Amino acid sequence: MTQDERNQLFYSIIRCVPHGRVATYGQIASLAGLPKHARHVGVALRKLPAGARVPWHRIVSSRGEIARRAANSGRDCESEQYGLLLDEGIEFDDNDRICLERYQWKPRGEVRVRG
DNA sequence: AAGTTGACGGATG
DNA sequence: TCATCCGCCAACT
Repeated sequence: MTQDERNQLFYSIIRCVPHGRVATYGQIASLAGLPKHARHVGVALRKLPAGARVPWHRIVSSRGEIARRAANSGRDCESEQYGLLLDEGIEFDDNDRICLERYQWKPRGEVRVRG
């Protein structure tokens, strides 16, 4: 499996995360059949071309925090992700964290891949 | 070829 | 709950 194939796999799963819900890096990796590859989900998102139809902002850490290092990829993703999630009706607590119990995506049945 | 790095995660104190 | 420390693994140096 090439790096690009792996990235596409992650992207196709991330595209399944519905509006108003979030998923964690580790969750996406597991759904892809690649547990313990949470970091590579981040790698894939870092390489995501601007304008791709992938809801990258719905991916948060296992603690419900949004990524800060995303600023490395050129633009200020931290505030951008924050705003996009707010637009979807997702609320943050006083520590800028998302309540995963409430907003984490729980896929029903098989996740359709390569759609 | 070997060491470093990273949009991470879980265990531990 | 927060801080730290490891485990992880492929891309990059």
